[in-house]
Amino acid sequence: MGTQPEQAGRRRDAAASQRALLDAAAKLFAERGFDRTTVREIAGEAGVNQALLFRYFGSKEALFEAVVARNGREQLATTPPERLFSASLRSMLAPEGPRNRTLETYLRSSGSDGAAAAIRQEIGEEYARVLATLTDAPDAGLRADLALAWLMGIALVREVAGKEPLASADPDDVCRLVLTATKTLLERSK
Amino acid sequence: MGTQPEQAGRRRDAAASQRALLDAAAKLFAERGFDRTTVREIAGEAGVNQALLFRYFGSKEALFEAVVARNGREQLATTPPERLFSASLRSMLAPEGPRNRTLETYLRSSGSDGAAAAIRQEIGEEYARVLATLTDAPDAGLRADLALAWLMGIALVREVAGKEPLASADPDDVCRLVLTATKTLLERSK
DNA sequence: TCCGGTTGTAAGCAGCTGCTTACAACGCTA
DNA sequence: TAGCGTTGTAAGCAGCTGCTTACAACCGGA
Repeated sequence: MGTQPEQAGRRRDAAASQRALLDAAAKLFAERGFDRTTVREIAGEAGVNQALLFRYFGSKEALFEAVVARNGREQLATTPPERLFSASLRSMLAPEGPRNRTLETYLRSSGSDGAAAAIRQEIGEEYARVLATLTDAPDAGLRADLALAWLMGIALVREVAGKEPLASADPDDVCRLVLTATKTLLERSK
Repeated sequence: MGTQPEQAGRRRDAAASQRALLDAAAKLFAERGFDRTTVREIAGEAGVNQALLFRYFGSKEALFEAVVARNGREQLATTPPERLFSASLRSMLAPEGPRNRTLETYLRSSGSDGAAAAIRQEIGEEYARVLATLTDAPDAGLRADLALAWLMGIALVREVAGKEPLASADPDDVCRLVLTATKTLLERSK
């Protein structure tokens, strides 16, 4: 160790602590779900005292909301509707890189209630609303829900259950099969 | 109260206590998932002292295994393969009656690990193995996984998330849409 | 009637949970 | 440099968790 104060540059940096907590929480919630992640684990992963978690976010549930709010709407906001389904599918299947783990978080926390459940529902609504614009069938809402359900189911079987052969299947193969099958579901009568 | 010993017929009935525990656990695990269900709740719902839960089943996790083992393979064993997909779908969509809540239990407990995860995986394998017999495509296993994923996704969106319009959609409509779409997925080249 | 194993019960244990509090270290401003 | 709000920290609280233990009630067979 040098003579410098141990962490060059930033000590006493509230914004950095909040970011570290959000990042750590996002990772752990995606891996373990809401219930099985403890505030002590989050603070430990963030390298931050756990009391700060409550100072900055108020409660574990509020932190969960903040995480989902930050990451959840990202893809939704940056992807044009006609590509949302395949983009979500591909992002979910991507073997590496900063894939969006919102669905995983959603799934692993599906037992939780309270505010966490509310925000989960809200994001689901937004996804479905966008997907529903892809077809002009009279039951567009139902069709969108079914498409969303398939996305979530694939995420569940692949990421949470880790079931083979789906878990290590080629993303291209999965996309081809799914997109072919959903042609009858999400299409315009042109 | 009469002069009778409070519960006419059966006191000191180990088999009945075990059955009551299994029934109560099946209900609560399906409603709340493994983590959010406590042994005290199970014993309370069963009208049984919680120490008996450990005497008869050893641990909360072993009880979970017993529940899934009892209910999980029921439908699998009694349904011919070519009807398994639509039967599971319909059983899941059935608005009332003794529908099979295995998928719900599975979903709400998807954060759990250990032995619970192992038995979950095992049942998933069995479902997929049966579904894979429905097509002669070379990637039958992958196709079966995708079909299973859709089943689970629909259960998730409908039962756990309670998302409309899917949650209260007509089972016939759902079946029609899903079975049409999966035609390309599970078919024989005849 | 007495015995011995089975069934049911109350109480409690250690460990973990989310959350709070009291306080020290810091660094900006006057 | 003195004051003061912000940031970081250690310790602890009450409540709940899965699980155990010690013991009373019961009942069939001797």
